Amino acid sequence: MTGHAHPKTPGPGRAPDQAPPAVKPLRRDAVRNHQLVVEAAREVLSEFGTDASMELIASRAGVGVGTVYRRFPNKEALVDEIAGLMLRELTEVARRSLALPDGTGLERFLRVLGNSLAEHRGYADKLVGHSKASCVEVLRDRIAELLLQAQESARIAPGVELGDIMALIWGLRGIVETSGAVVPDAWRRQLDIQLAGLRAATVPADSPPAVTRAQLRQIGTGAAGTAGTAAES
Amino acid sequence: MTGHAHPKTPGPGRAPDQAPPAVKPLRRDAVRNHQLVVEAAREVLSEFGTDASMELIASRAGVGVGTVYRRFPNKEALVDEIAGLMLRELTEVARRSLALPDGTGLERFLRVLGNSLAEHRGYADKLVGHSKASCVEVLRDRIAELLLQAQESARIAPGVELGDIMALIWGLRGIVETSGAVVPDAWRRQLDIQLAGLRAATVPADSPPAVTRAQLRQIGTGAAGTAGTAAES
DNA sequence: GATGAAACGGAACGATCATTCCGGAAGCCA
DNA sequence: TGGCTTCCGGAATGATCGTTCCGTTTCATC
Repeated sequence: MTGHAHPKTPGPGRAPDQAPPAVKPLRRDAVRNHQLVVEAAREVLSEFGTDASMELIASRAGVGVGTVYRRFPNKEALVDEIAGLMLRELTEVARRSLALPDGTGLERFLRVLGNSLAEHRGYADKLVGHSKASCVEVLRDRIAELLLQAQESARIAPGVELGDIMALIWGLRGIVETSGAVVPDAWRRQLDIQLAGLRAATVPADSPPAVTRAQLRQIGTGAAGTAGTAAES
Repeated sequence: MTGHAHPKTPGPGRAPDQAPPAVKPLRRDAVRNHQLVVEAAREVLSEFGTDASMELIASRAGVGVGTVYRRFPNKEALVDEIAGLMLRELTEVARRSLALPDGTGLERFLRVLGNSLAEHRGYADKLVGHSKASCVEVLRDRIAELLLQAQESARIAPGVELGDIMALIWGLRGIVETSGAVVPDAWRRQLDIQLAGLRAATVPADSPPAVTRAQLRQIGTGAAGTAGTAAES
């Protein structure tokens, strides 16, 4: 179903030639358990964060730890898979939002994103720095498009850059992380306020420049580099 | 120096009567080591977060682990002490900011706060939920005063509430946590943008209400309650 | 149904830490 | 300086957790 782990789970129907690797299809129980593990991991990680033990995830799935490790080489890979799920969902949401009229796509996307952050609060920080950097890049590009649309429709002021939207998102995550257990919806009002602000307000002239795309890429690479290199838009 | 651990470190001069508990003053080497431990803990926790081991802190202080445990009952207490230090500094900054003219105190405070969050990124999340709830409360009150001043000087729109400023702060922390290693100053631009937004923008009418004081108290109590009780300003 | 391959479960292993303990060193007071 | 107290260092302890291993079970195929 998710298709990211070691042995691929090929769709039932595929031309009987194709890929040289020719991985055998998983046994029926194996697919079922894989599914169960992914679902359990999603729940557990959402609720307890990435500190939750593998045993907890396994037991929630009604499965032994060994079974989890048969499908995922280690905990990091499992978490990465779950984060990847969220990433794909968000990318899809962004794609659909691009079709919304009047440049409202960005707002719509950010609202869905907020919900998602709140729901998956436990591992939301694993989105940035996901192993598939290209997926993150795609999402970024979509957000950049949404921003452009919003600016063309005058729903966001001209001076605002992609880095600002990303920072807004990081901020939403911070809000959710701090207040999520008590006021799960606190982020909504904050998002409303910020969107209202971004529509009219001009970025103060003496502010530092926005985070560049290069820096965005660097974040999540784990690189703690202090040197910004190239100048970008 | 810090006066929060098990045996108090009384200031050198005190009236030779006073408190019944009559704690003996610490030995000279003990005070020195206490100091070293606190400094080391601050550095290490800032850099590596609260996952840093006690051994690392001890060795950074040039001291054995046992020595750390003589002054602090456990790791939590040590972290709490360090967070308390930051809390007191911020409270002092807020107090002084109250004296600034034209309602600029809040902005000033938030800027200093941002610096502090960035510098102590590793344990900034331990501010909320500090053991001394009253200290947190005091800081909140100061911030509320600063907000009031700012609103009287028309530097912040009327509809903005304390909960909004707190959420802004949680957001700043989120930004710092995500981007801090690569772009330590990313929070500045975001703060500028948000302040500009808060000055003019009105809170959208259909937004959920701001986080209440009761909820603010609840956050950090570790209570994951979903029920909001009383209605407040 | 029989048989070989794949998958399962969960006990066992090893590493990492927080925390404890105690023999020895260092301050304090007379 | 001597004696007593406090403190120090760091090895040892115990718990948690990620990961591995292997005897057993379940599936797919014939």
